[in-house]
Amino acid sequence: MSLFEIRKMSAHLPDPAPRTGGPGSPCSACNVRHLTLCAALDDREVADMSAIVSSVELGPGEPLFDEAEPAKHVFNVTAGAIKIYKLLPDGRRQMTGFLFPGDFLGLANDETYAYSAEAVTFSTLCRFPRKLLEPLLERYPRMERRLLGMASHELAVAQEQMLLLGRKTAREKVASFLLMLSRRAVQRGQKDNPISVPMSRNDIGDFLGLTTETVSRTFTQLKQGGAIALQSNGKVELSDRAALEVISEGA
Amino acid sequence: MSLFEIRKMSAHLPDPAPRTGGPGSPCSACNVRHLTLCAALDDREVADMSAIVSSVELGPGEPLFDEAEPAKHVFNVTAGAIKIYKLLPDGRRQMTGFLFPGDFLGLANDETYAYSAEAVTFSTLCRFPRKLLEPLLERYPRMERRLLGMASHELAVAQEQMLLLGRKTAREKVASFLLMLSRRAVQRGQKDNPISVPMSRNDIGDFLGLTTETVSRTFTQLKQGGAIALQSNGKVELSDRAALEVISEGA
DNA sequence: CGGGAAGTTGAAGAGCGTCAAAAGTAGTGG
DNA sequence: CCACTACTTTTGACGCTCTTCAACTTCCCG
Repeated sequence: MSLFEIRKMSAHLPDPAPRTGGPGSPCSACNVRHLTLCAALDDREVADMSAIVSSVELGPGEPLFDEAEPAKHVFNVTAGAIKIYKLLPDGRRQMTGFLFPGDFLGLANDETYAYSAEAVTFSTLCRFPRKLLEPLLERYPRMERRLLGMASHELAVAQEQMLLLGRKTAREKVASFLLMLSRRAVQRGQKDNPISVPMSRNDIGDFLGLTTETVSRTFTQLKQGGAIALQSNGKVELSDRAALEVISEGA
Repeated sequence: MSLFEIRKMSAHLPDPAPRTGGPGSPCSACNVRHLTLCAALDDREVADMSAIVSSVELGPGEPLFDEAEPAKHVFNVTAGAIKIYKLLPDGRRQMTGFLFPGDFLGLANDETYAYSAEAVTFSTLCRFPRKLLEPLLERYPRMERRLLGMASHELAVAQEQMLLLGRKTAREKVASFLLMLSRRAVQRGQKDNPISVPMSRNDIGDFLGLTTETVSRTFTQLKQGGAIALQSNGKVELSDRAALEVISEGA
């Protein structure tokens, strides 16, 4: 039983390009290997993984799977950005996470996905059939142990997000969000300052429990306060990180 | 690395009374064993657990541990109710869960607890030193596997709670909360209808991202609508479960 | 360049929070 | 057994933050 949606530190190679799981060397060239599930494996063991893995590419907005659909695969993000979310019957949406290279997804406590997943930007992922991966987990306890660590980390992140959703103001939420993106960029080996914010205002709103308009107004407000500066192509400069830190914790 | 806060199905024996982890039979008499970590173990293996377990009793409001404190132990609730929460510097509080018999807690991705834990009612727990438990996990992969399943379940629950916190109205939140308590009571072998609500309005508010007053008003409103009835001693009757279901999903 | 989506800004309104006080409940001791 | 206190819950009045609805602007991508 059971695999997850996970996030963890990542590499800093600019270009991913994963190959399909053929006979050659799919995983051995993986540039985010050291941060994901496979970090627990040696080269011989990675070969076992190669045998069952295949590659998926998604354009912006393309769905990966839907909530309640049979959970046949688990995935590892190798490039791009993925959003995962849950919906209410009337269409209200809550993002439960944004996933970047090195992150793991495909939770299936029962036999169906607990959320929907969709590409934010052009993305590539590697895909494992659950039925084939589970025996490997049994064979390599280190891998299962790693999964447990990743799940543990995910739980802590989820609790932090609950604190944000339940108790922070719009201003605090947006500041926290920007700092989180910055920290995660560093984990992936990117610069911490002009950060890339590839998702739309609407997506951000659905992640923070706000509307598009409130997110936009709050960006404007932070900009006018000198805490951030909006660059072109969706980049944001954290002009005053200390101020953001203070705001995010309840100034 | 890594242990968790977990919840899972439970027994229905009315009286817990766990003994301290002495030489006798501490765990063999455990009445929530089949729903927790130890469900994966046979009698001989449980004996190994007995050797390292001890018992904790807490009165209402007594703390178990605080956020950021070194995570020396993991715990299993055997009786009562525990609340876990995170705080902002100015005192705002977000409950991240209510734990009942059979639930597991003691997350430690790094070496400190990610949240604080405190008794709601008089409670008993069994306590394992992490340093001693981890070798056991290594020895009994079934146990680690079970932990992974429990963590997976916890992640799904956390995501459902994010949807509630970010996108539901006060009315929907309270209806969802009551239904959740009812479902979990059934898992523990209790009746589904007059449910016990041992926590204060303030605690409920901090769980749902609302104030005490709003929770109270919403209870009154649901009562006047005929969906629930408030009994004495903190029991709530779900008079119209179907109506609550509809409300909880966005009527 | 032009058209459609995404983002920004404005004005008005609703839902929930805040402040305050009354009513209920529990525990304590005379 | 009742009185006294302290806390929790409920109810009321008001205000503020965020949402809603709408128009305008900017950014892309063909």
